[in-house]
Amino acid sequence: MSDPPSPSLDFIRAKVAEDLKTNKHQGRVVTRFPPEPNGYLHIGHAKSICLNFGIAAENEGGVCNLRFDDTNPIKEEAEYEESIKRDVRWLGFDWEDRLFYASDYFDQLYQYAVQLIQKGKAYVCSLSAQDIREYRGTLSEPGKDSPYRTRSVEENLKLFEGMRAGEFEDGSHVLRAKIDMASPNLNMRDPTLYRIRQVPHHRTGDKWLIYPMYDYAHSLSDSLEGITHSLCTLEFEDHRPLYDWVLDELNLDSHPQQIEFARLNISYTVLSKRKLLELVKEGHVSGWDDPRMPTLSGLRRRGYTPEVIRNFCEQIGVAKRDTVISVALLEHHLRDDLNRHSPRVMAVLRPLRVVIENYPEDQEEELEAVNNPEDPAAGSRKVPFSRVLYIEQEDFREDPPKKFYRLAPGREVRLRYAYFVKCVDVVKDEKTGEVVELRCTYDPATKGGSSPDGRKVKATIHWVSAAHSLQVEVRLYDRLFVKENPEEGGADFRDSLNPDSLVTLTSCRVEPSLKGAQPGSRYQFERQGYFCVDSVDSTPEAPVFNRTVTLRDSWAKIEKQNQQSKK
RNA sequence: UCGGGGAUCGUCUAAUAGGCAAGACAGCGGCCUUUGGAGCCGCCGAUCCAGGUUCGAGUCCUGGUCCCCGAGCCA
Repeated sequence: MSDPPSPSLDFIRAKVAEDLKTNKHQGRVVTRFPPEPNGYLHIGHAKSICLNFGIAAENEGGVCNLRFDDTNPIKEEAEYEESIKRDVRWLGFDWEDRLFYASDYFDQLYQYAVQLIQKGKAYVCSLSAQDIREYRGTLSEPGKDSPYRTRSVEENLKLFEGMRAGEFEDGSHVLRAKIDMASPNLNMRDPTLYRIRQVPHHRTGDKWLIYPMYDYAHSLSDSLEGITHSLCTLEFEDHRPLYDWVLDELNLDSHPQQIEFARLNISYTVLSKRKLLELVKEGHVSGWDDPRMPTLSGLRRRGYTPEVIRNFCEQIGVAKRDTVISVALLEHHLRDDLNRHSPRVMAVLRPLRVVIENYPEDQEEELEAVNNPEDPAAGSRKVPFSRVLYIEQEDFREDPPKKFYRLAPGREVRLRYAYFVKCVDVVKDEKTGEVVELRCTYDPATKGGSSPDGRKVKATIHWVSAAHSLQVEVRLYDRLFVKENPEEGGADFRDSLNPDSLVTLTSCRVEPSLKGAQPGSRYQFERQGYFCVDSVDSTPEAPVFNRTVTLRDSWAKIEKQNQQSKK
C-alpha cells in the first residue's frame, strides 16, 4: 500500500494516529467488534464493523477482534451468533483466529471480582431490585448508601462465593462496586457488577449461576485482549468513568481508550434490535432477513452488495453529532454499484399483449442485445422476437398526456434492439373497457432499432416475445415506513408502516435468457430497476425476483408535477 | 432540575497554527442518449444567537438558546 496524502481523518482516526505518534500503545492498534448475540446485525452495526476493522486494516500490524458480548444468557442464542459471523464475513472482514467470547473470561472475571472485594471496592448488596432503584436517587438528587455497603470483606467473600455456588435465588443478592452514591453520574452510584441468574448459558452451559454486567465485563474483556481503542456509541459516554474505574482499581497495565461516536440513523426505517425484533415477532415482516429489513441479511436478500454498504459507511463518516442519513444516499451507492455490474435484461412486469399484424405468423428471429452498456466486456446475447409480444401496460396510453412519449394510437416507438412499431388499433374488453391488446405494424427496415431514412422516435420501450418468455413472480419492495422518522412526535413506529412496502406480481414475463438464473444473481430489468433472484423462495421451476431498487424515473417525476399543477 | 455530549447548505461530511467556507446526496436547469437509465455541464444553498479579542473568527473568550443521552439485577 502507498501512503497517499490522507484526505482528512475523522476524529477517531486522528486519535489513533496521534497515539501511534506518541507511542502510547507501543505502536499497536487493536480494535474489536463486540456484538451481543441477541439479534441480527443491521446496517448500523455495519458502520461500527467498517470502522473497527477499517482502522485495523489501515494501520500496519493492526488487528480487529470479533468478540461476542454474551453476558446475559436469557437474551442470547447460538442462532444469532451464527448469523453475526456470516454477516461480518459477507461484509468482507476477517477476524482470522481472533474469535472471542466474554464468556471465555468468566473465570478471570470472577477472580478480579474477588480482588475488588478484598480491596474493599466491591460488596454484596441484598437490597431488592426495587430498593436499589430507590436508594439510587434521581437525576438531580444524590442516592443514599445501601445498608449492606459496610459488610466486612470476609462476609462479602463468603456471600459472593455463595452466589456463585447457587446458594441464593435470583435477585436475592448482587455484587456492587463501592464508588459513590452521591456521584452526579448515576453509573457511578455503586453499579451492579454481578447478578444471579440460575439459567444455562448457550456456551458455558450450567457452569455459572452468576453473570457479570456489561460495564464490568466489557472493560475487562477489552483489557484482557489488549485492545488499544475501544469504540462504542454515544450512549456509553456516561459509562466511560466506570470503564476506567474498573481497570484502574484492578491496576491493569492494559488500559484501552474508550471513544464514542454517533450511531447511524437512516430515514424511513428504524435501527434498533428491539424494534426490529418486534417487527419480526409481530409478523409485520417475514423474518430478520425480510428484504425490507435494514438488517445485513435483509439487505443481502434484497440485492445489496457488500461494496455498497462499505462505500456508504465510508462516505457517511464518523462524528459525534447525532444525525439521520437520507436513505437516498444509500440508494445512490446501491444504484452506482448495480449500474456498473448488473447485466441488463428485458422483463415485463404488467404485460399488455401486442400483435404485430404485418409480421408473419410462423416467423421468429433472434436479435442482438447488449448485456451491459457500462461494461463492454459483458458482451451481448440474443433475444427472440415474434409476432406476438408483451409490453408494459404503462408504456401505452390511449390518451397520452403532455410529454408522454411512449406508445399511443397512431404513434411509432422503438422496441429496444428490435424494430420501430406503430400502434394501429386498440382492442378493449367489451364489458370493462379495459385495453387488452394492441394491434401494431412494424417497419422491417428498422431492424436492430435504427431507421435507414433517419426518422426519429421519441421513445424506446422494452418487450418480450410472448411465446418465448418465462412467467415469473416479482416482488416489488418499497420503504418499510411512510414517514422519514417513523417515531415522529413520540408516535409508535408501527403506526407508520407502509402498507405498500411489498407488492407481489405473479404474471410477469421475462426474456428466456433468465432461465436457470441462480439465487442471489442480480440483473437490471431495463427501464425498471435492479432485481435479484430471491435466495429463499425461488425454485428452478418458479423463480422469484426481488426488486432491489428502481431506476431513477424522470417520467414519474414529470407526471407527479403534472398532477400537482392540476390541483 | 443534576451530569455527560452536540450544534456548518434541505441531508451527511470537510475546512488540519485564526487566513477565499469545500465535496457528496437531494433539488432545479441544460446537453447527450437505441434504457425518460447511465454520463456530462451548470444552478441553488450553510457556520444556532448576542457580545468580545483580532487587520482578519466556523475556529479563540464570555453569556445565552436549542437538541441528544443518562435513574436495568439490558447491552
